[in-house]
Amino acid sequence: MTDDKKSFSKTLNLPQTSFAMKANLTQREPARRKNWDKMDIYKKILDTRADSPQYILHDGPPYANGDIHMGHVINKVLKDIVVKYKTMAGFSTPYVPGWDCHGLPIEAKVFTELGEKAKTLSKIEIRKLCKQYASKYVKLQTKQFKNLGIFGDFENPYLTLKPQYEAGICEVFAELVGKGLVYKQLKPIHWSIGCQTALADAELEYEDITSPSVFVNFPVAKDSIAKLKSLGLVDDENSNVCFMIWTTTPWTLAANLAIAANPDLDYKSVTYSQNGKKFTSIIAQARLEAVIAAGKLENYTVSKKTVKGSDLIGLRYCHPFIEKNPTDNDAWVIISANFVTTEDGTGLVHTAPGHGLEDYIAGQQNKLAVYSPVKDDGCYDDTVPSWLCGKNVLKVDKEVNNFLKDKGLLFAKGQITHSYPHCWRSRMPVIFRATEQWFISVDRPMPDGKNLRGLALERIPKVKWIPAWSEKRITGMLESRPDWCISRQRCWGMPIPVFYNSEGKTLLTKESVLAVSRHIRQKGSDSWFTDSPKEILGKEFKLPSGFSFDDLQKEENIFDVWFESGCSWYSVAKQAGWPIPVDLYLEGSDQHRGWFQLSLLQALGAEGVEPFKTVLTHGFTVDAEGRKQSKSLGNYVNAQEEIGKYGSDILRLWVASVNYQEDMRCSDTLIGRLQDAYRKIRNTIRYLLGNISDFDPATNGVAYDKMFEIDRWAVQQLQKLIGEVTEAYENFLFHRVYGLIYNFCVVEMSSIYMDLLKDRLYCDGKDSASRRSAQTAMYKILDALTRMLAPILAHTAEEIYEATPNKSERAESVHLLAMPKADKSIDWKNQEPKWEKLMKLRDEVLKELEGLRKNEIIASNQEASVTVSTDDSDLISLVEQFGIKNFTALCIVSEVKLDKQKSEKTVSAQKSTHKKCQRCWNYWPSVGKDAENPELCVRCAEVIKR
RNA sequence: GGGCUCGUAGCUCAGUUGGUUAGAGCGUGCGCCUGAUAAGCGCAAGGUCGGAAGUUCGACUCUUCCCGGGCCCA
Repeated sequence: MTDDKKSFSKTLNLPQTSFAMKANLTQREPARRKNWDKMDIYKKILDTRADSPQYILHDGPPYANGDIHMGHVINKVLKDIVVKYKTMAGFSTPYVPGWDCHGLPIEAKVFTELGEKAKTLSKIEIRKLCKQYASKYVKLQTKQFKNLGIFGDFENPYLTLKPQYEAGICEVFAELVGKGLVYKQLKPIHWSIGCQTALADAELEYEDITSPSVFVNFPVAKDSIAKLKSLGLVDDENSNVCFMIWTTTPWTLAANLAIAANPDLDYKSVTYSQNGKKFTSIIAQARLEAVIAAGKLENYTVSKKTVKGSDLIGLRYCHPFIEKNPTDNDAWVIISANFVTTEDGTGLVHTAPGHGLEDYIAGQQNKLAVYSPVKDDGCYDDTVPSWLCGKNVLKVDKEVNNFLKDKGLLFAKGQITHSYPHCWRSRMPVIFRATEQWFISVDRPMPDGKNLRGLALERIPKVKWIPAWSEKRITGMLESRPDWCISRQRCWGMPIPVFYNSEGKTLLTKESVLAVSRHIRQKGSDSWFTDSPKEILGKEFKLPSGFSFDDLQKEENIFDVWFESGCSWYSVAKQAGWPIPVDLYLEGSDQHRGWFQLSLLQALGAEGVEPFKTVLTHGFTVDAEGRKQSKSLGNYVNAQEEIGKYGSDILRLWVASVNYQEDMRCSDTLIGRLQDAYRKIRNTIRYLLGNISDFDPATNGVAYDKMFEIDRWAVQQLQKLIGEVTEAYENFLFHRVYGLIYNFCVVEMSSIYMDLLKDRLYCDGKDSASRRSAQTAMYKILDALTRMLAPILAHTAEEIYEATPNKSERAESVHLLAMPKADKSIDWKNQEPKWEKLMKLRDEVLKELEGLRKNEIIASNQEASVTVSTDDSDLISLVEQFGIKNFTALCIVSEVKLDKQKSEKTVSAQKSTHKKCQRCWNYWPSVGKDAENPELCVRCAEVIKR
């Protein structure tokens, strides 16, 4: 018997393919990439698309530091899917990757590596080391990105440290200068004591810290006590009359210049005894309860009289520990400010214009000085009382509190835990400190009368934001953003091209900046540090009156790195000749504050046009429980390890499978699960490949209307799939693409079509019409699947394409092909209801068979004989039109009988009474009818006779 | 604390303008096949749609509040 089996199995057309079942991605992918490199796939693709319309995805530059992580993987793979899809959709899609090379993280790293030695090196020497450091990581990340199967111009990436890029920065800056948007001002900014520099918003990280929470009494000046008395808030002159403030930063009290009250709030006084002294403190009525609780007061009286904050404006007080006003302007007065609320504190706000943004604004309105007695290193200068002089402000809170306590002015003290900005590099809490900084104004009118903020808000709706809420987000951010502080007190970056003369006059005009730009374009930004102003500006440059080359000092500040990357639309896109706006920016949602917003501001300021047509944002990876990933929590997924373990296509498939618009849960297990999906897709393809090995669509193909009904169904399903996949790709819904293709492989192909096809493919004649019909459908499906998968499974699709015999379209790479288009002449929609009914009936049959199997009446479906009983004439005619034989094949059973008499619909099954054909294993009535081959069915007998 | 946002089976996703017992695939369990074989097929069990209240004849879908995430900010 065994021998017979073997001999018949040789007469079958079993699948044959070189396409291995086992993927072996980690071994196979590198070879494939090498091949791509060898044929210079990126250039080849662009060459073949030379005459096509362009689609520009402009890359946002990652920071040239460290190994790539899952965030990079998501971002770059998404971009690559877009680029590969758009290429196959018929566009010319240049992709120039870039890197952000300047900035504090690299400089800080270099300083750490140098240790003490750093102090002995010149700026130019430090910059050289920084450049080496950045270049090293550009190289490393290039390799890691390419390992993901990403195509792009990795030979000529854009780097923010390249002279032509730097020149672009200058040119954009020149435009902004020309429009009057650039100014220098003493202003409180986030200052990192650890790094001794100003920080951009994007360089801050918020962490929870515990701060002191103190209520301090500021003694009211004598004249003002009389005023308070007349207002009815004070009746005992022997009481210590005070304005009570609340603060979480006692160190800023040394810079106090005013107390702010809200003119519309109600204020009262509370009289009490503390440490044997009698006090009358003025506070907001709404805060009475909280303050009394904070001071644990038991005996106290609250004034009957209530006054408005506006009644307090102009009253004076004495600073609790400074005798003499340290500024040239007025100070120590109650000022009016609307931002004062009753959410916390006392309703009277300690105001230090040199150490807070709101304080600064209030100070400007009230002509207070910008007093900031803190040096770069975070220590007080010598304008403060001697007991504070030279001390680090982050360490004196306790001392200040004790001092106040000794003077009896510390009403209450507690602790508060709140999130507070920290320097992203030094991890130290930042302070607000007034320094001279350069700003881009978002509110000053440009020559056309509009301001940047207004213009941006006007243009935002012109951009397509995906997802839609992204527009709301950036709008909200722009509405509330302050002027942009663009200067940094470091050396690794593009110098701000400004000169000063010895009188302190500033040389900054559009022309002067453009002159510098010309020099930088030739010699790079290092030349700012090595060359003289005359060399930099050029001998020919006409200095404005009052300036001479001999008396020019170069600005020492450099640009915020965000200013540099925000110029990429100009330094990269425009200089490459791409039209602005480009088609797409695609980054994480944090870039609403970063790159998206700052690119928008610069492009609008310099060019008057937004830099992008569409902005697509993705979320962040979180761990399996949905929590933030961090190295310290140990829930961090190492991208390099994952790639090494599973291969790039698994990572790519994972990226495609998740909805990137939300947080993406990510863990080794979660990524590992994609292997199962990958295998299913791979095996589906492998089956298709194996069964078309002897098929050439050009000579063996069957016309659609001549195909078998079931094959037409498969082709119809394919048209539906192509339509839906195309729509999903067009809308950047890659997880839909994945889901559609995967489900198609699992359900339509593996479970239904490929299973029922086995009989025809294996057992019918090699060149029979039935087999060729099936192969025609399979070939179409294989071809379309390969193309639709190519943007996602970049490597595997190539492998499939390579293994495809008798290709209808020969190309050097699958990535040079076009996306499949749905055949509009095939109307799958009208056919769908019919098929749904048939498939439902099939389900009922299968369920019935399961019962037989449980009772061990049958093992395989082929042993079963099915009877469908119904008087439903629609169903009867549906099955009869489809053909009982076809329906039998659809269920892979021995036979199906229709019993049209019964009124109640039932499906019954029993073991077939027929004999089993030893070749095709079907229990068919014709088994034994052929005299020469009594163990075979007639079909098989005829096939083996040929 | 504020802005934006998310929360449907163990996992990844569907759920049209609110309308009958909330779907799919995977995974799991149980079985079958051994001519896709470190494959293939079938059946089954899994969800009070984050929670509570409200609007409505009717809410996974609308409103409010709460809980828990994420990004950005103060």
